[in-house]
Amino acid sequence: MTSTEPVQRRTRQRAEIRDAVEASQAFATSQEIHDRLRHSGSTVGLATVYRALQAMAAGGEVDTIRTPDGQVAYRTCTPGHHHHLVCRGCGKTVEIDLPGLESQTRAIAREYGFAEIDHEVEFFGTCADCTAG
Amino acid sequence: MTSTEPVQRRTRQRAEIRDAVEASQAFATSQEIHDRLRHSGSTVGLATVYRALQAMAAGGEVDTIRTPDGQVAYRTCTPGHHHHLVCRGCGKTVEIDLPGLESQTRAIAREYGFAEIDHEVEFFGTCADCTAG
DNA sequence: ATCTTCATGACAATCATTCTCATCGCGTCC
DNA sequence: GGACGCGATGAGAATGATTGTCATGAAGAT
Repeated sequence: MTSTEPVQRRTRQRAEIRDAVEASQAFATSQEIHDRLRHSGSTVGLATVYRALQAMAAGGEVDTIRTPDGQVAYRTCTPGHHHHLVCRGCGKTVEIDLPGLESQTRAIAREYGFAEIDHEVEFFGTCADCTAG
Repeated sequence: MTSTEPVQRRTRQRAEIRDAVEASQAFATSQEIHDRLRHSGSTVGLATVYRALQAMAAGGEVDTIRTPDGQVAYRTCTPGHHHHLVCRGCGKTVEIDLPGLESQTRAIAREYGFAEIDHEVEFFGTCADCTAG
């Protein structure tokens, strides 16, 4: 496993972006992160935010989901495999575990002769606060 | 429950679109359906295909998924709740059942105080044919 | 300090999807 | 068998997220 990946340089921008994602409890899109950074005085470019978040996602540093309307959103999560329960109102996210799903997935793969199965499992709901408000 | 929905008219275009979706075993995007129809001599407009498929999806006549690269794809499926195992290569789709997932979902909702939970659960893999080829 | 190379930022380009609007043609009522 | 009202259509423009381009900047190694 000779990593041919070029080294990721540490830049001011990436640090700012990383901080911004970590500061959020909810999933945020590249555009949202960019907005926040700009509003707090940063000069990062939008393309840079897109590139950095993609790189971080590829490196497993952040999780990604696709919002119901199709946008990609990022969030710093707990390491290890898990799924998400996301509030449609405020975006608040809870990490959840789905015991049994992995083995069911493997069984299904075997049954139908599919290989390299990947799953996309997310839950969207309305949290107590948003239901009340 | 006074249905305020306007009546859906039967038009040549909708019939063509419906036939095209039904003819496909795989999920297909609006653009793909439009291409097929054009190639077989139809004159339907792209916007019409988008509108018709959306309406059919809203009416529960077809299932939709979001492909890994973000496009929306449609397919005529078996009635009743189920999930999909889609081949990344040829798009071949198998409908699968996930016993236990619904009750797990309800339990999770209760635990975290979320309401109106919706789930997005799809599997992507490579089918035997595509692995071989 | 220098040099190599990846990173950045402004902006253009893509691409899926939606909107606009003039026109068409279902479904219906006479 | 018309005439009519209104949803449906189609062409093209508009939108909006994401990606590409390219000249310049600045990490990290020497």
